[in-house]
Amino acid sequence: MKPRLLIVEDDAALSELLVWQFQNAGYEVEQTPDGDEALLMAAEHAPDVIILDWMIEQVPGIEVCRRLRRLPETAQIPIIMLTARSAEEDRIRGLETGADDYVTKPFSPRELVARVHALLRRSKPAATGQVLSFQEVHLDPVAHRVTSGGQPVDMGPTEFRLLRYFLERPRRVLSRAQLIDGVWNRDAEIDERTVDVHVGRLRKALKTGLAGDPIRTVRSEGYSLDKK
Amino acid sequence: MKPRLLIVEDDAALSELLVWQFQNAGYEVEQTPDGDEALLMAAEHAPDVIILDWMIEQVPGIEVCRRLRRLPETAQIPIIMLTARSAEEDRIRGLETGADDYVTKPFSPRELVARVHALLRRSKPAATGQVLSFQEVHLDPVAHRVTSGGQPVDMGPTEFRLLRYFLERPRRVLSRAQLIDGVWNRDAEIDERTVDVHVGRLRKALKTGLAGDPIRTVRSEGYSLDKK
DNA sequence: TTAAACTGTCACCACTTTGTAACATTGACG
DNA sequence: CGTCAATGTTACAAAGTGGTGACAGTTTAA
Repeated sequence: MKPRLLIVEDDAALSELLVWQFQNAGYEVEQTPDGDEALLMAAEHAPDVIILDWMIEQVPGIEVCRRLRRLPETAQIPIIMLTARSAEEDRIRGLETGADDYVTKPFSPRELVARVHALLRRSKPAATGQVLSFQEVHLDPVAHRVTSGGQPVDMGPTEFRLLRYFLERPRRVLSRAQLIDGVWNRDAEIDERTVDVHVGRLRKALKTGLAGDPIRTVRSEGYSLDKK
Repeated sequence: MKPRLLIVEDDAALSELLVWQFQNAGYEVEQTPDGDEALLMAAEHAPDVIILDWMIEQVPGIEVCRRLRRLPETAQIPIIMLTARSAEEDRIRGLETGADDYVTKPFSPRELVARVHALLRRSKPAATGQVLSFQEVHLDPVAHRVTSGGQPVDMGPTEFRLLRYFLERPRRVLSRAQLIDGVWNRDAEIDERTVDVHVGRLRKALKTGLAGDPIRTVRSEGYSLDKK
């Protein structure tokens, strides 16, 4: 999904240039020259980053920044301030007010894109850790979630551990003994046939929104996570 | 708790100035002139922000940056690059490599402090008194207030700390042991089931003016602040 | 000092998950 | 085709797990 950007800038020429630049860079861009409207748009559409001119019609940009920070809906959105002023005092004031970055005119559009990019990288993916995937099956160990073909999937704890074990060793045939060893507690005394039942349950769970069966039975050997 | 900072800079005079500045600003500061040592220190002590000179002895700072990004322990730590070069190409390269911000020498120490502060606000909101939010739930650590779906909400001190802990780690499954560790005093010997009771109380408190339950129970694992 | 609020446990209940067994189906092989 | 071992499937009792109200001891606020 494209990251969304809100540009608040009353210099029409500059605004247009920026819109063009960022659309080219793969962003979905909204823009307005008006501070109050910017507040509404930000609260409504929750952009991923806001680019805000220091001085726009009537309202100083810094005041817009302050208000954005006060609203819970917009308080988390990263803001880049844009300004002709380069006085140190102003820069510090901008940052302290809640701007995340501060770029002085004239600036290179490409650098601005790079800064937005850096900001986005920081604020977005904190949500989840690294995800284990195999084809259409994804398992997030941190959030403890599984999706199969895009659909969220429910399963018991044992099936979850089993799937994780498979995902960590895709395309390998795993014997029932190996699976018991890796998925159950060290000292669990489990009938090998029990593995069959849990594999069955895992299959049923993954079936949701998935064409084929991602688990292959290898007769008299075990199972493996594998395509057909 | 003081935010922790790691300064990697081989100009001794500048380094000392920075250390002094940041200690004055309430940071706990470590410093080293050496790139390899920086990697070790970062992995060991997990600072909240790293300030990194572009060119330090032997290893280019940008290479240190790249390596920091590769290590899972340090990949998430915000980095500010410090440089004498102001060529646009370099700035962009620095940002693309994984730096979060880029400051050109000569710079004002106060501005650098402000930039660090801005980064911190994003990565460690509680340290700067930012309002913590998740969906319709907002917690103001300074005013000690919580709103849920716009409604002000009452809760006990333990539930408040619990919610703050959740809000700082949204979408992660937190075990009862982790929660006890983070929400109660270090040496508290608390029955794990007690967590359930407090989660229950927190849920009841948040229910006010909220559609669904923002806390997800993950059977046999713990809880997480999450949708659905 | 007294009343109200908060805390940590417990017991009980509802519900889920688990391992096994019993039965059904499949596939390799003569 | 028939046989038999391996695997799939279903049912179920037992164990596990979490939600919740009650409660006694403690802390906090008035």
